[in-house]
Amino acid sequence: MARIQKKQRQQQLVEKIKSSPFLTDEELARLLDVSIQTIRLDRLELGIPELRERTKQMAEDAQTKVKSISKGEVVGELIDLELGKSGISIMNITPEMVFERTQVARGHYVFSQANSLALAVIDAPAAVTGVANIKYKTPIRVGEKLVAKAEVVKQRGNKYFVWVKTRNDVQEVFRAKFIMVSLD
Amino acid sequence: MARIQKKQRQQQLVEKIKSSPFLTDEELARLLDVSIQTIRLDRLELGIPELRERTKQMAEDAQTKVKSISKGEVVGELIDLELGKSGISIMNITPEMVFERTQVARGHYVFSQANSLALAVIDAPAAVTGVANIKYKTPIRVGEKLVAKAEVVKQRGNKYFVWVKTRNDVQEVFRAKFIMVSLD
DNA sequence: ACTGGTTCTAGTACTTACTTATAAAACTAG
DNA sequence: CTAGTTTTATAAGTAAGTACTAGAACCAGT
Repeated sequence: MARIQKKQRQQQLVEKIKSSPFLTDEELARLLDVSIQTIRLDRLELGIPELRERTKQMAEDAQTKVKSISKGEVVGELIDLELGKSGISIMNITPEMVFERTQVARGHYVFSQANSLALAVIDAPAAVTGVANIKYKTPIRVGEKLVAKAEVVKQRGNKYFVWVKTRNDVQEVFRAKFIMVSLD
Repeated sequence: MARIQKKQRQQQLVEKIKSSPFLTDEELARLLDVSIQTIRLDRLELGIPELRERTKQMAEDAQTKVKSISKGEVVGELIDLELGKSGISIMNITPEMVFERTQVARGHYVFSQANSLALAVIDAPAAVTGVANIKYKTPIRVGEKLVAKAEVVKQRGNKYFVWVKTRNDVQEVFRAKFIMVSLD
């Protein structure tokens, strides 16, 4: 009986901490109706760190996450660039980028990769997107690696005409024509 | 002299904590070459909470942020929706959405708002973007509030033709035509 | 040169949320 | 009923503080 009790309690402990990670041992003890020492023993056995460590961990994780998002001036990884001519970028479709239900990538991620590549490839200090013509050819799934190739096909005044073609391993999945406008 | 010293030091303190928020008072004292008590006095004056509070705050913020991001199947806030007909969404341009240098919004955020609204408005269980025709009319700056209106103009088989027009307070800033394709 | 006010440093007592260790109590099972 | 497991209790120690008091340094003006 006691053996089951213990397993059950530890299970509950794990769940409680997962659902609300800011509980102290004292609060947990009250919730599970055991002594603080039991909680501490359980934490030790289960390898769950103390409240402060948990909190710190979460804060640190958050920091690195925020950084990697705000770093994203360019969506995707730029692997080749000839300013004013062409460029290539790679992006992996991660689980955050897809619709939960269908596991198909949201269109704007693919667009974002192409758009920021188009922006990177033109030789101008500051520019905005003016016009875009876009075609999605096939649905894109989680785990796929997209390679986008951009080419500057024409330049007239402050307008740059850029074509971007995106492939997965198998075929072309997306293509776009951008007109980028450089600012003064 | 001493008065300037103090102001300067407190300035430095604020910056140090901002850039690496996991410093203890002791470490800060060493870095700024004053006693721990001075650091504590400064923190008190500046209303900066202790390390543990800061850590906790960050962890809590992160929790709610993760939630609100994962909620974001729709970019922008959906404020009106008539399935199969029309929809309206609002999005505020925050500092994370603009280029640091020019303070102009990155095109893909505006696209994302329009694209996810187009997706929301069509009456289909699952769909992807097929084609998009996009025009950015003016640069968009930080702080602006964008109102996007979508309208389903035609439906043929599993293809939906959706027009989206986005305005700020003053004028139309963006317009797009989407062909959305519903999946079986 | 002395005095007064600001700024900085030092020291003590107390707090929270623990850890480590040791021991006793309670339960439970053969 | 006794041995083993599980739980609780007690004590001492830790990190990173708060709150408070008091003294030292400095510097500025008269």
